[in-house]
Amino acid sequence: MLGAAGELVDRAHDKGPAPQDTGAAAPAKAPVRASITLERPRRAEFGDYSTNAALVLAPALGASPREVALRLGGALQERLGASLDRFEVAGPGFLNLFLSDSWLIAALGDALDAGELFGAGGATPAEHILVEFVSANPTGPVHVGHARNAAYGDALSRVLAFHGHEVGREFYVNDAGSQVRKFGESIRALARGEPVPEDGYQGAYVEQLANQLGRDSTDPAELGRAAVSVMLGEMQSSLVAFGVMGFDRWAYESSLHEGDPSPVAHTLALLEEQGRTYRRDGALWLRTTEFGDDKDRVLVRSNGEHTYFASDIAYHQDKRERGFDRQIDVWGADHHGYVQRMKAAYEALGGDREHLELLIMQLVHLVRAGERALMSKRAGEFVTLDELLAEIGVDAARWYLLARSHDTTVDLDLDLAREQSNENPVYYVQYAHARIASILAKAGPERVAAALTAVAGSEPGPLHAAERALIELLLAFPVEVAEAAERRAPHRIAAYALELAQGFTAFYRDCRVVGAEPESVESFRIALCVASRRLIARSLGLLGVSAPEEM
RNA sequence: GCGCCCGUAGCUCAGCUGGAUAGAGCGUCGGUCUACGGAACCGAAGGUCACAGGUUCGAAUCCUGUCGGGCGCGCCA
Repeated sequence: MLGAAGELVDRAHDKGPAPQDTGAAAPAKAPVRASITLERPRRAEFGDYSTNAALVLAPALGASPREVALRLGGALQERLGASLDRFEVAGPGFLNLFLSDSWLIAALGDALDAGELFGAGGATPAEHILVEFVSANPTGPVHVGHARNAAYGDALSRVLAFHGHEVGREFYVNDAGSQVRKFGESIRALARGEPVPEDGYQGAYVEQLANQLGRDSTDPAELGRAAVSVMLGEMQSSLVAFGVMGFDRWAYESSLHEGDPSPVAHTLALLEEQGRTYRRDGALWLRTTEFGDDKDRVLVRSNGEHTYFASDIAYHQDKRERGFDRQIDVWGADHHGYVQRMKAAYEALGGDREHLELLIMQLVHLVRAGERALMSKRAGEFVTLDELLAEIGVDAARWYLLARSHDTTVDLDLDLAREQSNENPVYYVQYAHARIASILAKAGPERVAAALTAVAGSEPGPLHAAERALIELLLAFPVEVAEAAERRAPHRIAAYALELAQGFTAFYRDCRVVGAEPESVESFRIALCVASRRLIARSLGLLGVSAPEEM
């Protein structure tokens, strides 16, 4: 049906005035087409689906919106026949469609037939996408800021993959540069009972490292490397505990400096060949200003050392050479000033800047006693991922961090989170899942299997309003996934999951499943349970949240 | 000073590639009540969508400005 309506909208539009032969008129079509929507209205009286097509097309067709809506509705009625119960023209010219029960039942049957693949795929074009996320400095534990990044990057990867993209997942390890030495110096100082150097690293974990490694070596660089290795192991286990699906690769910054030519040397050579670099004050610069940056950036310092930027460019070039059409980097808010230069460098290397998406995660603010508290790494003051998990558990933590858009600063009050974790909506969703599992168990596997084969062509009689509402919610799933994927917005899946759980609960309240008479009704409702259960589980799965059978 | 993000109900946040009476969870108040799982359900109170202009048939949504908050502006990583 939706396809039919979409086609009609297209056709109606094509019937409009022929595009003028001016260069300016031709591209006007796209925005018009894009502004036509087919949506599920909030209010039942506005129908099962509603479109603003007539409002958008009226000016081009030279008729009033209501008149256009009437014509469009008539055409749809003719085409859809009994599937469309009726249509109404409302307000300024909305076309509201009321679908028949038989159409909804058939659509549910199709959804069930699609099985676990319902809502999967559909990405056009399907791309080879690399998602780089977390990439926390290995000089400290994973804190809640990283946790948000991890949850987001992980969920986004799952959503993109489900939508049909081929997704690679990487963690970039900053294991080169002065910070590692500084890390080593801090550890050595603590091991010797000396004060930690200025802007060094502090905190209980550093002392622990000092106890663990301090006697092995006196070389700060070596000590730093050993400590990084320990930290990486801990990060990895924290992330695994948090349900972050494995990374396909841990990309080491240090490895970008190895080999002949090293990836960094290779990339610098490319940039030089393109004439994008120059020497000044003894340093090698990249003309990022040619690609929209505020000022040019140093690649090789006058002392001969590469900047972090040089490594990062080489890393992105490496990813491109490995065949990814698109790169998504999930960065912390403190990196937003870095976006322009990275995009500039990417373009300087011949990449399309639109294919490099640098997504900025806004901060997680810690709140104590109603006041914002700062997370200072230097002072070793932060809530770690491990602590968060110990307080509220994986599912509540993931939900808390994923239910919000990535570009909103979120407040995290640990005390409040702990107190309210039992009220976390994630449990409501999980409860609905467990309840369905229980209902289906009561019906028994044979009964469920029989019910599923009976859906197509079944006539359970007039549908209850709650059944209709639930079916429409289930049918919306593919669109929700597509939106979440295209807008890089996994939080929409959380909103959908909650809505679905509420829709199911309303159905459960109003419609008896096991024991419903006649048998065709019971069958249909069992099938509805199966579909609901699958999609709740799928939605939770995309968020990396468990879908328990019982709780 | 410049740049990016944000400002929606008491709290935490959706909605923001423009649509019809702005939503959810929590909290508050009042009900339902032994259910195929009550971690439930129903109802109510609660909003000048920071403010001011502009574009539009229509603006929480787009544009400009102001105010407020956050984060950045290194030959650091």
